[in-house]
Amino acid sequence: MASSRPVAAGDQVFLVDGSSFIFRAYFQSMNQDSKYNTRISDGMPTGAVRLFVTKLLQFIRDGAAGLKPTHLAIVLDKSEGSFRKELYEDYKGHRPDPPSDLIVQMPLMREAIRAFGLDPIELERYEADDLIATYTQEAKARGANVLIISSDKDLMQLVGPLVCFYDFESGAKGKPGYRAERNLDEAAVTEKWEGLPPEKIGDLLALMGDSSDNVPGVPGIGLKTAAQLIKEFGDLETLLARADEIKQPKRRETLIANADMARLSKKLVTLDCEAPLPVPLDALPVPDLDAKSLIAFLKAMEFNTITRRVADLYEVDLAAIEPDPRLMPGGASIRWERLGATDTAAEGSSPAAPVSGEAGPNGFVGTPSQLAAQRATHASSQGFDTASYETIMDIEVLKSWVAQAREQGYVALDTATSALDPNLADLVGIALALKPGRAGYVPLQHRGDSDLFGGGMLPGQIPLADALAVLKPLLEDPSVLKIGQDIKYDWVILCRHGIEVRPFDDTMLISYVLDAGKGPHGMDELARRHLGHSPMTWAEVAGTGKGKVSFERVELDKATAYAAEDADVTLRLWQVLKPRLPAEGRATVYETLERPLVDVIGRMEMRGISVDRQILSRLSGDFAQSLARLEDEIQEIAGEKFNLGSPKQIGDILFGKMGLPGAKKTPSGQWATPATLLDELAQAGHLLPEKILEWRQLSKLKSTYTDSLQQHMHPQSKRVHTSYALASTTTGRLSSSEPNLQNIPIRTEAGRKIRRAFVAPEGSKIISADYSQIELRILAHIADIPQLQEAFAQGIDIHAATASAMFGVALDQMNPDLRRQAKTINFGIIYGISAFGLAQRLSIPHGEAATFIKQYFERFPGIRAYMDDIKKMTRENGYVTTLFGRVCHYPQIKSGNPNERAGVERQAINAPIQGTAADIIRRAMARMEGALKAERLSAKMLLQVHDELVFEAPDDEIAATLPVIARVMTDAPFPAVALKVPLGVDARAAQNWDEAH
DNA sequence: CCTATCACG
DNA sequence: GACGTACGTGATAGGA
Repeated sequence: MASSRPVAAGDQVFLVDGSSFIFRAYFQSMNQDSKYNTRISDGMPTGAVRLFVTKLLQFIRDGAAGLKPTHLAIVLDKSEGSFRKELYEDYKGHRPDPPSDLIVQMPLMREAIRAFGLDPIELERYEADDLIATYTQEAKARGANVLIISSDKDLMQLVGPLVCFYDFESGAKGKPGYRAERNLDEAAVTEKWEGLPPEKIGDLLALMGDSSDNVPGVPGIGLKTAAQLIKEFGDLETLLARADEIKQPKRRETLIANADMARLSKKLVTLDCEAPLPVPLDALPVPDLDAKSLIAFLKAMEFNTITRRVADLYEVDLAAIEPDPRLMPGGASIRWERLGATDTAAEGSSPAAPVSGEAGPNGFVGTPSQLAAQRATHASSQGFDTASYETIMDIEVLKSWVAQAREQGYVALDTATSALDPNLADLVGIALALKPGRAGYVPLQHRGDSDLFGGGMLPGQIPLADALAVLKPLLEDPSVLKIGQDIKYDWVILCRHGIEVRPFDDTMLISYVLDAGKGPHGMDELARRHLGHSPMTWAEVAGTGKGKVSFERVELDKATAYAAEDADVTLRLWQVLKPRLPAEGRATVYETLERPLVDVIGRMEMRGISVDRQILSRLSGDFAQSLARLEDEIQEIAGEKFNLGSPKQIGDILFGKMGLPGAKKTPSGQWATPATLLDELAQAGHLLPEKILEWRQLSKLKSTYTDSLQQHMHPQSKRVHTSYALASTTTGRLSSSEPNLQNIPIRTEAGRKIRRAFVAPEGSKIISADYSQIELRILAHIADIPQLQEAFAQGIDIHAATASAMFGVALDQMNPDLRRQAKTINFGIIYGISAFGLAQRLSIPHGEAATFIKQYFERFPGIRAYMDDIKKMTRENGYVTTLFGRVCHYPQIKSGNPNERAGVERQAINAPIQGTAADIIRRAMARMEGALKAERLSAKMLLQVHDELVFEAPDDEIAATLPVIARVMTDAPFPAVALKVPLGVDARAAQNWDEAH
């Protein structure tokens, strides 16, 4: 930088602590959508650079804290050999290396600074703090104002009449731990440090230490004590000299014993104001921004939005500026290669478990020619061009598409339907894609929009039956792979037309296996992530609000553009994703835990479960009566009418009007009225909360279950058909919706009445089979806890056994309360326990809960080791795996927010346990049909509730069926995994679900 | 559309 | 020393 302008009184010098600035940018980037964090064309991490540049541009143009800089320095730390390290070996010694994806961005940060016409300022042996201190002194001496921009509290020492401190934004808006930017003057700094002025901060830090830099300080002395001592004695030296005057004996002794440590700490935290400056202060004027060099940089980084903004701001022609060639993908100044694929197969080369009794059509993986075709077409994939999509109205043309699909051995497909529920929807058309960009749509049941003709079928479409007759051989051809996105939907639709699609691949499930935890697996999201393309949205096709039409009314060209594109996108996604399965060692997970479930669950959804409408409507009536009665009573007690469904109004009455204790606000500032709190109030003898609780319970049961379930009964089958999502959880569990049949009440008597409405038809029974304590068994295996393994092996009550080990009470002397506490602790461990949470749940003091946890860890040391291993693995790899090799990614582990990180750690601790249980029941489901068929049993699987399977079976087969089901479930882990604990399964049959459970 | 609450494992 | 506090879901109602 050539320019120079002397700093004088009234000037404004900005001194930016570049390292902390960059770290903040990095951690903030980890909180944002990951699609902003890598350069599209080569995957290089650039998220931190993007935020850094954005913020720097803002500083230069708009200033900060209402001030605009005349001079600006971005000061960095040289990586090695600070003089402090020579003083104290452990200085910053415990700091982990910066994350690797930040390290690769550091050279780009320096490039970014230069692109703004600035020079990064750094000096061997000195830290950024010392250079900032020295610049500050010099600027003060000239009478200029200084703004120090940093998050490092050491630098607050420099604040004074001319010098302010500016701590920029941290965390993400709306998330816990968010801090807005703030500007600290001398008064604010004094307030922050317990009333002591900035020049005393060094003494304070010398006493209290600084954990972030590993400055030792004096043990047992924190901010409060340090401040009190300095106030009393004036400064550190005086304090140490007169330490024998301190009244508290313990404190006196530690201070005397650690006086040298305090003096050393003082040296470490004291800033060197006489560092040799690599660039003189006068050489730091804010340069005139050279938009061309900045844009060349931004273009190379592919920051399109910022690039356009800069071009607008500085009125330059974007097209005239080339991206900086040194920084472009593969450029001379870039050290970045895509990370190589690693094989992390859990089951290794051992043969996968046979998945269904027979080899099955879905043993298909892809012939060599298919895979070759896949690679070849991928290399030549072209852009999305709606114009080249074909509307297929001629059966001969359809036949030629079918022939080509058979020829190449694979085809992507997407069915277009009239509704979202595959059990209700009509087939409206089918889209096929053969190659990227080559896709067609076969309209089958589109209707005209003219009401005059009753919206009859549009002319010219291939008759449904004719088209299906041509398609069926293709869709059932074992040598042609059918590729779909969420293909269970298409499978069910086509199954209802007598076509059993096989074999198939599902891009959604492939994505789920590879990237669970990285984001949703819907087509739009995957297209954006992997193809950089946003497909046409449903709203664009069907419209919104009043003008919304169902797909059968969409014009054919629009329908073609939409449906053919979906098939095209699906094919391209398959080309990107499928090769990653073997490359990343996840093929076995996909083949044993995902693909086999598609048709198994498809059949469960089609079967539905029989529900007795009479029982439900009678219950609805009963609940309505009780609710009305309660409403009256509550109004009587409260003395006014109000909406019982509104927590806000309940809070106003209980805490505002009646002044009951325990009032708390939710994060959004409303009254919090959770059941636990109302229950406490009820226990204390208050009638109103008790009545409200009762009202809430019944109201929930009525609206969510007895009313809603009736709405969900299928008009023809008269049964309830849920929909299972195979790829919606991070851990591998299924989820159920519309209606959710995985949360049917069971814990209360009123709730259980609802379960009784789930019945078996005349002549058959409901069978419920559930794993007993499966997650605790998995914990006992994974964390390798001999006592728990032993207890399971002997069939001892596991919570009692835990209580016995922890509290030293013999099993035959066990009291129910100790057992209950042990049970809570057992679950707490699975979920990543905290003393606070345990204390709250057991209503015991915090300290007591902490002791329990400590005891648990001492009795079962494997738990500690397991938790530490998981945390380490998550930090190092960003993911954890189940026993069967399913991956759960936790990118948020790198969050800058310690609370959020702790939350992610708890998730990561739970995931292998919950996920392994999910894998096991998936394996059981995949094998169940084959096993029943082999025994000539006609039981049908209807529902899955995480650790439970529900069946319907003829009365005369029950006795033979129960042991088969139990055996398949018990043996599900074999042969892939040999658990060190037996799995227990309880299976029972009855006329309804409540009695079977 | 978001928040609070509550049903399940 | 503060901060927030057990994991995974989906449905409903109120309120902006």
